[in-house]
Amino acid sequence: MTTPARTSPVTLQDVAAAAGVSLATASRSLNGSSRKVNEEYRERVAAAATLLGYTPNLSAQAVAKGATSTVALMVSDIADPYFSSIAAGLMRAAEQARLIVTMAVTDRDAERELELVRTLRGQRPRVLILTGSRFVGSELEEALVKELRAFEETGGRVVIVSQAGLPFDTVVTNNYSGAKQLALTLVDQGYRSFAAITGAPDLMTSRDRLRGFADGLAERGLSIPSARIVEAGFTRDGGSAGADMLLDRGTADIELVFAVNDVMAIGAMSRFREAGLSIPTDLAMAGFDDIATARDVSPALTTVRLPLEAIGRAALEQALTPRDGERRNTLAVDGEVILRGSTPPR
Amino acid sequence: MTTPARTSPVTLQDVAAAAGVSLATASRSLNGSSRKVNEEYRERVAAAATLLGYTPNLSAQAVAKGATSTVALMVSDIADPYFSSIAAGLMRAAEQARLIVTMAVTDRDAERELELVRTLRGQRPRVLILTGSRFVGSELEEALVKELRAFEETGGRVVIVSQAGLPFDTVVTNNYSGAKQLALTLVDQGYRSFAAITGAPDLMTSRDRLRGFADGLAERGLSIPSARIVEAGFTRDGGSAGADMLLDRGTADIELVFAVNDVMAIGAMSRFREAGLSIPTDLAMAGFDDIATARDVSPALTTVRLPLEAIGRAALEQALTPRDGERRNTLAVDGEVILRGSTPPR
DNA sequence: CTGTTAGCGCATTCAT
DNA sequence: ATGAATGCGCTAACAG
Repeated sequence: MTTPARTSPVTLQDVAAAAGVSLATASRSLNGSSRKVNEEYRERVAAAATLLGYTPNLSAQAVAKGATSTVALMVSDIADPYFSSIAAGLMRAAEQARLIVTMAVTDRDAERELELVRTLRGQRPRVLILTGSRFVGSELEEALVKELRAFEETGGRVVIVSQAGLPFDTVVTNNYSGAKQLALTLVDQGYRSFAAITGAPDLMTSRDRLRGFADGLAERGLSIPSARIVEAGFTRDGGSAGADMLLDRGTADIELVFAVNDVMAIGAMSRFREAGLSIPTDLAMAGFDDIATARDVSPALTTVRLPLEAIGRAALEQALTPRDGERRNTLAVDGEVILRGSTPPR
Repeated sequence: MTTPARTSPVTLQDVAAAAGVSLATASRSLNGSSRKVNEEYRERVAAAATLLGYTPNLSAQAVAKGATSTVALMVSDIADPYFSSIAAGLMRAAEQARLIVTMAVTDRDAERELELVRTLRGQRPRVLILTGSRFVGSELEEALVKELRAFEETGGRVVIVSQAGLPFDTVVTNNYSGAKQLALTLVDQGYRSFAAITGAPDLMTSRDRLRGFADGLAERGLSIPSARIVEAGFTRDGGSAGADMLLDRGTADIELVFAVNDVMAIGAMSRFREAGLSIPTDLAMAGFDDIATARDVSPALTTVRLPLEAIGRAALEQALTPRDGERRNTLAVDGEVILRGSTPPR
């Protein structure tokens, strides 16, 4: 068990020595601001740097400058297309801003989320972005807010994505109005009898969407019988489980099932199909989010399109916009109803 | 445009002062190794730390220790379920190892990839993980290898995921044998006439899968006419474009289309369907990877299952395993053929 | 414009 | 076991 040869990393000092200049000149030449360095020195330093394969030690730069160039991103689950799309948009924006992204997964666990914020704060990121709907009324929320406040007070920026109500800059989606619009559109399509698969009742996103949908129906004098509203996990398997419950209670009188997000809708579709039902003939389906898969299932899924990548981008942009005093910014992005094969006119 | 109140972060110094102990004691007590500190001091320091809301400055720790606790991950596209699943597994493993993950997206651009490696090296991560098949014979490959070598020589670990042939620790999937097995199985199902949608010819993964599939057919005395092998992007839209080409050339004699990955297969299915073809009646389809969506499209997609999350986990585990001299480790994981509705017996 | 010097926050010697 | 002092790699005054 030999140890491979191991050199220590090339430092700025090494570069300076090789170029025959001082540390400061090397620093200014390589990483410092605009040209305040003699062209000849510049070249010599640059040459030495590439020759030696120098890479600035970001940690050292961070301590010296008292600021990093990283943005920390927390998501519920990166394998979920909702989050991975937001992350993709965010990372693209981060790249343009020459920011490095560090990412952590909360697994939808409030406790873990708090812990992660603490850890990530240690990075002294410029920006901390939390995405994923949190649970309303969690006792841990207070601690979380306190932690985030402390982070802000030391010059950090925090942005909350897709959860309103927290005292920070926010990017939210208009879940209520999107779902309402969806309901209205579906009624226009001729649907009259509905069921819904929702997430946990304390999940804000889920609640808003259900409420919006119900209110949309109400505007047309319709409603969802409470026996036809089932709760399940906010995931694909949750959707499948929700479909199961509906199946148990009988789906004969249901024309359309609204799932509060696309992954749930897709899980439900699979389950319904397994049970021998045909979509949309026996049952129409609608979701929310417009993840990429929504157009690839068949029939393609009617949903409310959210510009996921744009949301990620917007979150970072908001974080990079100078704050105006104590003012909190809220960006609300609208969804757009996309009618597809899963809800043919009826 | 006022500036919000802004405190500077709490330092170890502050904690030490508040606890009435020296910097060294505070350091040992909070972050140092085992218990070499008086219990009373320990408590006082801990109390002061939580009271002040102290978070160790990771950058400072990194410069002082000369080592970080981060792992850098590079993926082609985080919105692609293939990568996001690997990332999910990796991040879970990283969490257990108390490692922070920083992530960057190459967008399948070799130049950008090289640039990113340089940037990320600046972080001095413990581990650098590259995932996403690279192009064979790229001129930039030499530079990339050199950069990665230099990183290793300074004590870093590099792991390449899903590309063989690079002189580093590697986690690969047995693309060739998986595809071959798939072909064999499909012939057993009664299929005789095939077409294929592949990625760019210099994309190793794509090549291996096509070769494996063709060799599998050859073992049964079959082959894919070259006119029925189309090249397209390695993405969902690429699959759709590939389907288009096939449609142009006529699909009447084709029984089954093999796409070299699931996202392409799914894109192709959508396109075929738009063109009025019915899957699997008019055309059967098979993919590769077994992304989550594969079982949710309908008909569900026959494919070769790759344990994506496990691969991510394995990559980190490999990186954390002490190296034995100059020896390179290669872990090859097998795929498993999953027959589903898109390829009924015929 | 350049070089010298003093920190940045922390871990870790070295004495005590 | 504890504290004082040194240094990690780098930037930012500070002088020249």
